[in-house]
Amino acid sequence: MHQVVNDLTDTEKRIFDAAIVVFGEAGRRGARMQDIADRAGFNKALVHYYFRSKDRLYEAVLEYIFRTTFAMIGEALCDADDFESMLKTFIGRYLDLIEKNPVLFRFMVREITSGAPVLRQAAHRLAEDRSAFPPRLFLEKCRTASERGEIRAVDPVQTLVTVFGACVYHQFAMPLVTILQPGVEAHRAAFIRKRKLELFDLLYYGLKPRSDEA
Amino acid sequence: MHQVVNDLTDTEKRIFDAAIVVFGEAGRRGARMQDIADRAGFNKALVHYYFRSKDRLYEAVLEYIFRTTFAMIGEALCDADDFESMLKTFIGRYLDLIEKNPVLFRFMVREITSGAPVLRQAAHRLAEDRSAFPPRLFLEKCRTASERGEIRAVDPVQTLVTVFGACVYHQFAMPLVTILQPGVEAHRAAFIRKRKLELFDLLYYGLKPRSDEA
DNA sequence: GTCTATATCTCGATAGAC
DNA sequence: GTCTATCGAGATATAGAC
Repeated sequence: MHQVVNDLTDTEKRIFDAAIVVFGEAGRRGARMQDIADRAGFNKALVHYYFRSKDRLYEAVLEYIFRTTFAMIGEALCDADDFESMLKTFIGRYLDLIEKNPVLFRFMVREITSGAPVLRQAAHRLAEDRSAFPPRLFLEKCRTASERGEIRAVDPVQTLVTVFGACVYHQFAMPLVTILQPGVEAHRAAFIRKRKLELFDLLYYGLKPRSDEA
Repeated sequence: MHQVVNDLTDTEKRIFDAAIVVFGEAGRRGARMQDIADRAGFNKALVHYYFRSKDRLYEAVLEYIFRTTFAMIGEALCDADDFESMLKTFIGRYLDLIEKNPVLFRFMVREITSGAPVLRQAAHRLAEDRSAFPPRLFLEKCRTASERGEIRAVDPVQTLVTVFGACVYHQFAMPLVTILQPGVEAHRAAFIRKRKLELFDLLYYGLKPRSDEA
């Protein structure tokens, strides 16, 4: 249907973009077709004309969001040779990605929190194509690094969860941090810069082979 | 109002419990009074009779959730002397807590993702009482451990975000993991057991003083 | 393709019987 | 205290003019 966003006409695209913002802010149910129309600069009826129903529109948007996000995460992973630099660039790019596209993040969180029915379906399709499904790509890189002795013999899936999660926590925890340190919002860029270093440090030294076996 | 849940009658409690589940699954806006009434086994009108409006009910539930969750996290933190065992028991208990109360988790995620307006207010109150606000408690334990040389001279706030986040992310990532390893749901207990070890290992060795300075 | 006007529906909330 | 019935706001969706 609207899976290939390139095929969209100009009007369609304006509506679609508006829908991304509105759904992102208010959620599936909270979003109003009126708001989407307003933001796009058209009438409500036109939104229905192009996308038939709110549900169809939402699912089109969601599919697009997943596709885009996965593609971006995939890019963050691809071009690196050794595990150390792979990890470092991945962390850097992933954090930047989230920082620049908070809407994507909120979409993912919302969808996953409500059981991720759409993601499950879409992902089964995506998962078949290794290169389009970053988690699988990361798993392979992790296994290779383990075999080469670049990192310890860790469970790749556990490591995947740990690393991907680590890149996301702060976004999620920010309201709490704001309570503890009222100033942080103003120095957000500094916080993110520091976080990148902190994360790489913790993860890499947690994963790399140890001299002392405890 | 309904802040003290012990005061609730039997009927009230059934409604309240139903509300927790329904709001947890569908979110503030997505939840329907009809669904809450159905789940409680009463009529819609009765829900209004006890809780006046959907908003009031939601806020009562939210306040209760925060109170309970913070209390539980606080308990997971309290009784430990050195940082190592503190971290280990904290991870263990926190993961168990989330495992047994997935609803609490979803509430927190949803509320925080939407900017956590209610949390901000409530937390300012809570933050004053150190013992009722686990994040602050953790910060102190972290600082003390740093000073004593039990762990490196890390930024306490960054560490807080890392540790708290680490204990939560698997829940969030589970749909993705299911796609990668279709079997996991069946062996969830084993996954969680493994995760506790994995996390403690990674975090502790990432935080403790190093012999080799890189 | 885009608009105005309106029909249809969902859902929170209330009235009133019991 | 609990129910049935219903109102009314607000939102989705459609009809039909241009």
